[in-house]
Amino acid sequence: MRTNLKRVAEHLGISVSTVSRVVNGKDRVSPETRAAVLAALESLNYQPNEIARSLKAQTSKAIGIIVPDITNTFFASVIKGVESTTRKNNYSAVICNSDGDAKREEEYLKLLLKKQITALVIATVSEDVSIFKTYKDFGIPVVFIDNLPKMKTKFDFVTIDNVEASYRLTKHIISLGHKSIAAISGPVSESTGSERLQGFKKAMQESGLEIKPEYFRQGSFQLETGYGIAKKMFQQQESPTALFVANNMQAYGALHALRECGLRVPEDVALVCFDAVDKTGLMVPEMTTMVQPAEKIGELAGEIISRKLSKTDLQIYENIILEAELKIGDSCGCKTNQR
Amino acid sequence: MRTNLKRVAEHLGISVSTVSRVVNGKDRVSPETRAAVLAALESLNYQPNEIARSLKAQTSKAIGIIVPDITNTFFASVIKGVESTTRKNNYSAVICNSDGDAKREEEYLKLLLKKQITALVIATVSEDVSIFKTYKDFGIPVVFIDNLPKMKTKFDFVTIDNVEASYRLTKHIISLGHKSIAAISGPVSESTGSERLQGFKKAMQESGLEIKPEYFRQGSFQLETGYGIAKKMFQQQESPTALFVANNMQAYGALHALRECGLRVPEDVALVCFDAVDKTGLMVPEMTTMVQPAEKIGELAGEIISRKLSKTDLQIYENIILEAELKIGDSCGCKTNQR
DNA sequence: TTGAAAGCGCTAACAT
DNA sequence: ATGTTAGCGCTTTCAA
Repeated sequence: MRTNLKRVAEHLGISVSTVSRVVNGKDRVSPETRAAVLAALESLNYQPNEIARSLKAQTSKAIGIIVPDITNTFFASVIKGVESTTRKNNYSAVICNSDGDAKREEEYLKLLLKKQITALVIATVSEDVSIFKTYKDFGIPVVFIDNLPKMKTKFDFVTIDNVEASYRLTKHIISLGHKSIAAISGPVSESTGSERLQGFKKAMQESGLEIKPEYFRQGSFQLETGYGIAKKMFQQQESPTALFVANNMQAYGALHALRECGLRVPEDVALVCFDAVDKTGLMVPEMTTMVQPAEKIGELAGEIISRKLSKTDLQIYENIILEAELKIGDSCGCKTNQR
Repeated sequence: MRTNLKRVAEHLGISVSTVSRVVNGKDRVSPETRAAVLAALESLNYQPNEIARSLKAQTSKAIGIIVPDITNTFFASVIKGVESTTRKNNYSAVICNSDGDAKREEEYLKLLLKKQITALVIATVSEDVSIFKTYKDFGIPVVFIDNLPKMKTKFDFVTIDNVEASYRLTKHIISLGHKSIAAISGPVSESTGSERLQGFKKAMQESGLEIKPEYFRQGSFQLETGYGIAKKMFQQQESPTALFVANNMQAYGALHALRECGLRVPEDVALVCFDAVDKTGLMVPEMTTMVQPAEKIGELAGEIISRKLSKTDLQIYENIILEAELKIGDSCGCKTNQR
């Protein structure tokens, strides 16, 4: 049986309010009473009901986090970062897997709204931003990470400059002398997808390189998609000498496809992508990849939330754009052969 | 501003209870009233306050999940499994990272208790089981996964037979002809640690093989630990020909150490471990590893919870022991050289 | 210093 | 079919 304030009060023959004051460490309680209450609290194993507190306080001390895939190391790290900053304030993290599906994301957005979460961190995959207006109306801070929403109004976010990062990554392959460069892009409905594509195109254009239609495909940010696209693309007689891939999962899939086509990376095809960080350090080839500082992104998102919650003015928006790091591995071939 | 039942009711000039009935799809409401209410709900953008509902219902529709490390693919997959089964019932998942630290685990256990979670899934790293008694007293189902608690009383769990799995894994190396086998064990304070060690010992003993003290070390289930232990162990003149490692992270670290010692896997040292599943399929060497069906474990834990919550008798415990799969990779050397 | 009481938003038993 | 009301556990204002 759960002990509540009333039971403790009855047990001691005093009022609930006095017990509440002790529980919350307020003054206006005599030392003797306090001692007695503290003892009773202990012996009855009292645990404050946070739900009741939340109802009273009109906030739940819970941070919602929605990501496309918790098993993707990038998102797992982001979550870890958010959690590590918010746990200090006794916030709990409610994690949701949207599976990259806008409909499921929306379901979760509604659910979290009802659950009265205090704030939200989200890597959105949806093109419909209407529900974020509701969050705003309800005074719930939302911090966007990774993917940004197609919103006209201002909003908080922590991300990288995807166009620049993608441009830099593409320039890197071009600098290695590649002329025939293929690309697997993410969904352009997602900002990371479209911006990375944009950066890629910009770099290609600037170098006077052509993007051949048969060497360009778009698809979901998943391993299977990367595999499928690469398989078709590289079964053709003539192959491009380099492949740009918009995220980690697609790249892993693409690599398998390349191998199945008898192509070596980087000897036959140079490969670069985003966020292919390998904690284990055992992946071969080590990927040349543009890296978002995942845990840092999570931590900063958590900090933004803390600040917003302590401020009265929710209308001040923080836009943090972190530097992405170009991690040179073996997949691009620049370590081995200088063309 | 948030709309509540009262505001909707006032807006329509009817009572809260009628509005509540419509919201909950109950009968005893005339079609006309229902239609009017539905329209108002929509136009006022009403979202039921789940906190209030939870207080009333004395349960929060939230499942707590505590794991040592969310970025470990094994736990990430477990979480995914739990989430996928529980989301169907509109439960949300509150995720906590204990970081393998018993103190932090306990903090979270207390926090979740106060948050009135409906049920808990946990991979415990603590030796103190007293708080689980509180959960029991409060009628909150707890399903243990991976690591089991040192409890005298019955409890629900989904796991594998670690002794057997470890025995089988060890037998596999022995069958390859190795005589000098080293081991890196997890903390024996954790059941996975002690049971895997037990299985290892049993297999060694049965084959009349000696476990040399200098070839045996214990440590935390982390990459750095595996690295540190292996580094010392293999710097010695004479090296064992095989290494048994109790989990994935330790194994990744150990592999790096071996390489730094100029030892090749599997040629110089055969390596086997637990849960080194590589979604990307790019890890080299592909690990020979005993695999817990992570996502399945999560799903089953979710199902146990569903059953417990629909049953009146919480005292019926489900103990699910799944089959671990021996995944043969390259790290043990059996594919290449038959000794 | 302590207590009584209102109220957070909701549901449900009971009354009409 | 609809409304009134109590109460979930808590905090806090106000009164004593």
